[in-house]
Amino acid sequence: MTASRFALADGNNFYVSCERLFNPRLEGRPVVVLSNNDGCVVARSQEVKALGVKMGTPIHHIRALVAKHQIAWFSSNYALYGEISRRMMAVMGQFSPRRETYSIDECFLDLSGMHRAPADIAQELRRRVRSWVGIPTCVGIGESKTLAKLANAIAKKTPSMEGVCDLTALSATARQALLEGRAVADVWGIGRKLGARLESLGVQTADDLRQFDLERARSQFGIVVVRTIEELRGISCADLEERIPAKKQICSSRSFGKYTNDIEEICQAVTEYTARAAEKLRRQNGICAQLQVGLLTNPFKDVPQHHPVGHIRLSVPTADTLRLVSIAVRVTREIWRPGYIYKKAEVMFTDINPATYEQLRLFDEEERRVPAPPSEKRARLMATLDAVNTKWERGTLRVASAGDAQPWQMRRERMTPAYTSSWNELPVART
DNA sequence: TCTGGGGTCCTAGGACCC
DNA sequence: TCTGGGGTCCTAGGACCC
Repeated sequence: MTASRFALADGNNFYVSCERLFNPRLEGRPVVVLSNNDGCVVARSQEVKALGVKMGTPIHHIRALVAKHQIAWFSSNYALYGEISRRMMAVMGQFSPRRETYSIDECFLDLSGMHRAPADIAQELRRRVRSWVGIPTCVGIGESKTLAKLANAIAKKTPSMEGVCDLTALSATARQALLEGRAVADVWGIGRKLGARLESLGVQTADDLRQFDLERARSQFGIVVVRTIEELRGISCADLEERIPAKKQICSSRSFGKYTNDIEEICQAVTEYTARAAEKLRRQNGICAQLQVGLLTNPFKDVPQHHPVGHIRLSVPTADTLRLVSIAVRVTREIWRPGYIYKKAEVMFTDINPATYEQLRLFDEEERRVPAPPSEKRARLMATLDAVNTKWERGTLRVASAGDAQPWQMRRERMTPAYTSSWNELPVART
């Protein structure tokens, strides 16, 4: 058996790099991409990081900086980032028979037992993604996923490494020196709270954590931290997850572009969010048995707060948009109260099972009372709805109660075109 | 004026059972 | 009068991730 070699490959400043791909004038300029509703900074170019802007900063906190340094800002364009991500993953997957897509811009690769040195493979991966897709990347390599993540962060911070850090190729001392250079909170799985608690015990760096006593970690922090320590020691505790597991809960929630108390507007928004969640549910061929709706006021404001949540168990699990919408709207009317300004609604489906589950139960004596599943006709309607919205654009076919004016729609003041996923928005060379 | 969205896993505690 | 202990299941809440 050969030692395990995990690589973590990811796009640098991914959303910003996607925007630059279609607008090369942004190269070398400070650029940020904002969250939904143009709220927080979710991607920063190198120039912006150098200005000290932190991830998640509300854009209205840094208006002056934006003006002073002429920071270019964009609304997030997920259709574009999703498509570029698919291309990037396809190319990265060419370098190993085993790949796990970890997030929109990251994947783990299994480089165990390869003929060539992992660092050479990684460099070729970087060249190919850069040239075929146009996105700059970095790669970290280690005996565990946690070490691969850490190596990737080191590669990003150390220009002399040219985008690749292979911890497995280093001597024990060189490796230790690198781990000593990383704060404990930078370790995958150690967040703000755990980081602070560890630091109060004198555990400052990734290497301190690596040397932390396992028994003590078990009793004071629990199994998660124990596994992280093992992984830092090069013992892999988490293998690749090559196939995407079915979701156990599906949520669609969004802040309104314009805060509102109008129950009709709120019901429109809930209708739309429910339809979105139902699409996701059908995509994994699931049905849900519980639905939850929540409304939220703005916690940042000194106004009367209200956060009602209502849930309903469905007597017959379903993925039918029309049924789910009517239930969700009913719940919304029940939990809504006058006198509060709501900023956000969320719709959540839980108790999700494969659609076949429902049919199987029909053969179970105990469950005889379960009514027949929705008609074949209704299922075909849903399939048609999904097909139309896939072929043309999301929202081509909608539930009428989602309304027309939709003043609650999120703000996206500066969204670039769907260059790669809409025929009408393909970039065309001028002649 | 303006503060994202969508997930997972673990743990503790209560209910319940034998 | 004395009033165990272990197992399972569920839920809420916390912590983490990108």
